[in-house]
Amino acid sequence: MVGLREPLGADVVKSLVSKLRSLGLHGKEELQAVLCLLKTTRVVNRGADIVRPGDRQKSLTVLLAGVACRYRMMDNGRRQIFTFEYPGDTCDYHRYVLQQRDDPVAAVIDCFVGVIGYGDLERICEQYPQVGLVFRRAMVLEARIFLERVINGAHRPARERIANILCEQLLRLERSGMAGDVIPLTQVDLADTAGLSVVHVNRTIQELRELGALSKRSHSIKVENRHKLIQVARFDGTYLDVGQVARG
Amino acid sequence: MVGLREPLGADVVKSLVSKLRSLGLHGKEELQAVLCLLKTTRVVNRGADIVRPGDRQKSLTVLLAGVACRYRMMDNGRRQIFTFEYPGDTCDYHRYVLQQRDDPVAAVIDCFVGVIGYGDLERICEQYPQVGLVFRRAMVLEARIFLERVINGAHRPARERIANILCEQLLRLERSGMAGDVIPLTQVDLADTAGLSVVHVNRTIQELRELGALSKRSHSIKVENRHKLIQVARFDGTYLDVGQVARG
DNA sequence: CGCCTAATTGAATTCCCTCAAGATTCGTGG
DNA sequence: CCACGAATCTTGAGGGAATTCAATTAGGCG
Repeated sequence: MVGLREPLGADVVKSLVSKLRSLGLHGKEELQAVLCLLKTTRVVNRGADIVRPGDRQKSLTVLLAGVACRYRMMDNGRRQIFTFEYPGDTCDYHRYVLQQRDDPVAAVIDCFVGVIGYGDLERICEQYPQVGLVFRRAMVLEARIFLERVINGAHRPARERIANILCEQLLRLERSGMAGDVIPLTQVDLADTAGLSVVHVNRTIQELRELGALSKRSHSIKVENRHKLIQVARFDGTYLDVGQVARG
Repeated sequence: MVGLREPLGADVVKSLVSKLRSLGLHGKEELQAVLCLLKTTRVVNRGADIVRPGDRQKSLTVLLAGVACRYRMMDNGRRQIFTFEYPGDTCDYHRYVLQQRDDPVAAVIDCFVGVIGYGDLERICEQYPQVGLVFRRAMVLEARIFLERVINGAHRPARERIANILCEQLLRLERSGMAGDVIPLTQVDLADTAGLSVVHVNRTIQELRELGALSKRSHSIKVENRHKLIQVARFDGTYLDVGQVARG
């Protein structure tokens, strides 16, 4: 992980800026204001929790580098992953809105996170209403991803389901500025997201490799033929688009 | 449907007031202000769409009586229901936030809806920040329901799954002021929510009847033993709670 | 070089689906 | 008030997709 040493370096906040821009925050003044509030930054190692479900919290957590996942441990010991988070995404806006216990977020690979105090956030939203709007938009986009997960679980066969998840992650990786065709998830992560057994995920991955969608090189999920993957998934990524951001 | 004739009668807005209160809007002035903005009200018959996914919209739709569902038609002809809506719930806040095509909402039973113009809404949120906060809280609560649906689809067997959905609806029915132990959904509705075939839903319902959770009386889903149903579902309804509403 | 995690393979089983037909209830109009 | 049609619900049988259990192989890191 290069560049994680210097907190608030230009390369680190770049993802956040790009995310805010895509959500319709264009004013340099507003952008600068948000960045200035980004306080204590820290590294979270793969596997560790970035935010824990505890009740009291005084600041919003923002992912600046890496990949994280919002998940829940079921009482049968299984883990359900709801969504992945990429640089620029907030990890716990829900808890900010509804001061209450919420699901934990864990680092899927080594992560770098920043923090914005609730007080600062309130003040900036008051001063620049556009900022609050941007967070609301991000929340709607997240909700849409949840809906996609519902559809996935309900009526798509395993191959399409896995392919869909991979398509989404590929797109979001790219948009967050993490170029590359390797999706940094384990088959266990995928199984916990798709609600399938690891065994079946493995077989499905092999099918996708046979179809030429994924690289045959084992021990990593590498997209070989992006178009093929989208086709197998019957993927329509419009739910990830912000569209015309005029007002709200 | 009694009382649907007189628009904005006290009994009709009662559900909305109770919902707003539960979300932390206590000031009489704010409450009154919201109610005053409730404009054209209308009846939507069972089966008809309350909001269509079209792009342009100038007002927020609020359900005042009845039960509705947010759904999507899949290209294989199947319908996926994401969530049900009860009196006091807004139908299309997502579209207000992110000016973009969104999923339709249909009346599950005869409904009565009201409308608040976007302009009015903006003004009132500016004047009373607490009002905007309340809508954000409602959105977080809705997102939690989506997550519950993801979990349902992923790793719960049919009986638990159906029972869970029924528990949620029972609780929300009660909280919206619609007393009674009959859940006004067809088995088709349930199948479209749970992502199961109608046939299997039917068999599962019969299991729940055998277990004493549901009334044996056919052609309606009537809760016979609430405790038993919760037990079978292993239902934990805390995701529907607002909790301490102090700030946000 | 060895340990630990992740990936892979096989076999038996279970849950749920599809297809197909029949029964019940309800609304509607004669 | 009854008859009819349309939903909705119910029941049976056979098949397929994904699960569980169990064991093996491969890579990455110290």
